[in-house]
Amino acid sequence: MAEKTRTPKSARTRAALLEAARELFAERGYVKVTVRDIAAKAGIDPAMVIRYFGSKDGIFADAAEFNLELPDLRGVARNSIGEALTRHFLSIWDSPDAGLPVLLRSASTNELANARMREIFNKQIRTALEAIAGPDEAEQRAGLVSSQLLGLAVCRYVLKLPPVVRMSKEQLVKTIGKTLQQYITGRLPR
Amino acid sequence: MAEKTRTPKSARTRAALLEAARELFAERGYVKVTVRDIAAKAGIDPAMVIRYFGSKDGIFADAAEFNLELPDLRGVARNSIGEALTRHFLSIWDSPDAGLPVLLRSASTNELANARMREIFNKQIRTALEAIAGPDEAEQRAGLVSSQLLGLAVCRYVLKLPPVVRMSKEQLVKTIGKTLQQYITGRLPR
DNA sequence: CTCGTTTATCAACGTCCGTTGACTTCTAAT
DNA sequence: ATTAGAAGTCAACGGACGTTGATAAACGAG
Repeated sequence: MAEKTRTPKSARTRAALLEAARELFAERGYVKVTVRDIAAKAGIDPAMVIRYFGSKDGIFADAAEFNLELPDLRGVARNSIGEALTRHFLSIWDSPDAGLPVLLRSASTNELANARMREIFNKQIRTALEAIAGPDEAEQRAGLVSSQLLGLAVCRYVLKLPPVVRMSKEQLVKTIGKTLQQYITGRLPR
Repeated sequence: MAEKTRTPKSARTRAALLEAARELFAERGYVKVTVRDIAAKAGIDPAMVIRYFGSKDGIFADAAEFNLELPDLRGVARNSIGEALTRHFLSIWDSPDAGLPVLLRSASTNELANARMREIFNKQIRTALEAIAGPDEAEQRAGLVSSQLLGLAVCRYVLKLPPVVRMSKEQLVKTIGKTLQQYITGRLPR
């Protein structure tokens, strides 16, 4: 026990609040979670949420922050990019404190969540695809890829459609991956 | 001017409230619309909402009611089922008083919306697919179809991703239709 | 121990919302 | 014209929520 806790007490309660917030936001979405809920789950006074994060929007912004570490697609064999992307997102969505699940639940009611979601699925994926497709085509391909990835997320994590929940990760990687592959390297309609 | 208005006055205000409710719920979602908003938009007293629909949940239930008239897929050439389905849903989503847009916006925060959505995309689509696929396979295929259709809807109507919004209906029918076709008649992974 | 600073507690304010009930106005049949 | 019932108006209640400020407790440096 060389060192116990060098962190100031405040940092620990701040972290506890943030963790509670992430879990609640991820499972109920922005509007159905109250500041009092977060504080109660963390065993802390609701006023602390305001003290440390300024407002409910403030703690949501922090809870929804994260780095979408998109793999560098140039390091992946051209014909397995679709599967790689699918596997990557399924992994992210299964980790409950990743921020992306938080956004997913709140994108339809919270402006910030909506904006960040659009940023990810319009800019980040597009940038990643530009490494292997023409810049003009990249955006449209990114849109198609987004539609399938987001639909998978909605069905599996929000709506919890039985057949989509039941399918294994590898089944999904194969099936959805094949679709993404088509969207990324296949022909586009005029 | 043979007949002016045979409908009782009550039916007209009821209809006005319902129309206002549908528009508001479709564009903001359940939680961001208040009973007072609906009444104001219809130029009617908020108390009338309770009088005619019982509660906010009551008017939402009515606003979100609709018949998903799935086309009989047996009447469609086997290799153009995917395109037919895509075209059908795009048409439904573009009509603002269809109920389905209402559900789409509220599925993440309202229990009833969530349940109806699951009903449509798990039961109705599955039933339609059973006409052309084995009953055991039909459910899984319906899940995959749902994931792509819902993702398209989220990107185009909720998130409004530029490339997905920009694509024409026929472009989408071709591209997304091809994916659905694969999910309906293609091979499934083990 | 003392004292200034950080951290936490508590009660309350102001607002917004769904819902209610008392009351007025309108309508139509006798 | 009278009157019963339907339709609409209005103010208010009760509760939940985000947020605040005053106050107390815990802590660390001197």
